[in-house]
Amino acid sequence: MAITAIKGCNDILPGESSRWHYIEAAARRVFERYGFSEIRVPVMEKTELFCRSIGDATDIVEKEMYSFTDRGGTNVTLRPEGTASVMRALIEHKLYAQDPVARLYYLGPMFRYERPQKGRYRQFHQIGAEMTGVHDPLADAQILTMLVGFFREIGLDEPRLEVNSLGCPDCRPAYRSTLVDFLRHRTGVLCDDCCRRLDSNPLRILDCKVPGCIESTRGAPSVLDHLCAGCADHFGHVRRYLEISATPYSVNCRMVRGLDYYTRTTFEVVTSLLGSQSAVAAGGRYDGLISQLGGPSIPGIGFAMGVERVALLLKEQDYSSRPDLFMATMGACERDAAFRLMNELAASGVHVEMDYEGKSLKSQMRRADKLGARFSVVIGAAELESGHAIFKRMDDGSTIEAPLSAERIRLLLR
RNA sequence: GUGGCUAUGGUGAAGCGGUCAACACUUACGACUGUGACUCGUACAUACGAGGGUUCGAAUCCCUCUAGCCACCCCA
Repeated sequence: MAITAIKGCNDILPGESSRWHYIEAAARRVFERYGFSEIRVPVMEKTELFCRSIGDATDIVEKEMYSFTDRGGTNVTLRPEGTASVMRALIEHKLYAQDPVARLYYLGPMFRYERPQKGRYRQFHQIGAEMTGVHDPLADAQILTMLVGFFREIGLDEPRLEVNSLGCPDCRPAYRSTLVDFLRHRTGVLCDDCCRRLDSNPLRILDCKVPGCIESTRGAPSVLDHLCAGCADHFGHVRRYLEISATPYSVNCRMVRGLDYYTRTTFEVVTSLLGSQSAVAAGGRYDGLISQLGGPSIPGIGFAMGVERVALLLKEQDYSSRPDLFMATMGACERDAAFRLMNELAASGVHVEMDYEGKSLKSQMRRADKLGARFSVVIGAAELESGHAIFKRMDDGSTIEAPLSAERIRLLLR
């Protein structure tokens, strides 16, 4: 039996990689337009980084990390998300000292030991962005408009933006106990999971999909009614900025986050087209994270999107480039000439194809058609002799005669 | 970690105990020894996820394992 890939780790084959390029290029374009720069961080970090940032009691840290001890005895982990590494780098290189406002984006593989299913894999890919150093809700709004801008850029309007505020360490505990008090009276109708969550993560009950739980939480107190003055004001401004920028959104006061470091604004870009994985992108504000990791007390906000999930939403169209010209050759001498021409053209930015193995003219033309070449040209003894050839436009069959020089061909193809 | 479903060639798939494992696509070559798309012809699974078993005989029945998918959990 031949060796196969590890469960949940996928190959991105040529037919699909063009779609990935399309997504990645759009993200870079949009993010840089908003002043963000790429940061590249290792895929491996000391395990402690994730325990301290994501939270010891979260599912990710408790049971989903790929952790091991390396040969030097260091406890390392394949990153399950990107924010922790980026913040670690920010602190380590004191990026905040050069510019109090850091705007960074990253992309690459993440690893989580989960049972694979639609839109969820063990090695998956995220594109994320982080902005640190700004308390003002304008930062939140900027991150959100950029995220929405990205989805517009790639031509997707189905995903909807949902926002919420989770409060801060000052007001969240109070809300949490208010919620628990409310739910205590209804433990009979809550599902088993939710009864368990009552202690571990009561906010999560609001997001349960079991009909009984949805019913029993109908009149539950909303976080938004229990925000402290500061958080309420902040959230109000975020909403105002979204309205000013004409960014469509809805408030979902039941949205919760799986990572511990979020404060105040949280958001998700959701879709109903991905089976049970509704979140295409998600993020929020993390004002305490940087100091928690040993850095200065500066705020931050960011998001990550799942590339696989975005790719799933994109139509099955082909994003790969089509050849500009296919050169069919009749013999060995002609192949020599075509080969020289092909390299000259490629060097000047033209996508040219030719046959490599002396196939029949018919096969060569079939291949030109299959590759979707815009033009084809047949090069034989007569063409070499005269230095001119007939170029055929493949979509309508029309022809045009032109000299066989890289310079002239480039003009013709333009 | 739990549950359900499925496993036939490069792909999508017929086949439901008995001649050489349909058909379609893809690929290769050809139908005028210099021109594609349509059409036509020819070729392409010592093989039915792996290993056992039942049977005169199994891709077809039984068992085990493995893998994939989807869902739960959780999440991007």
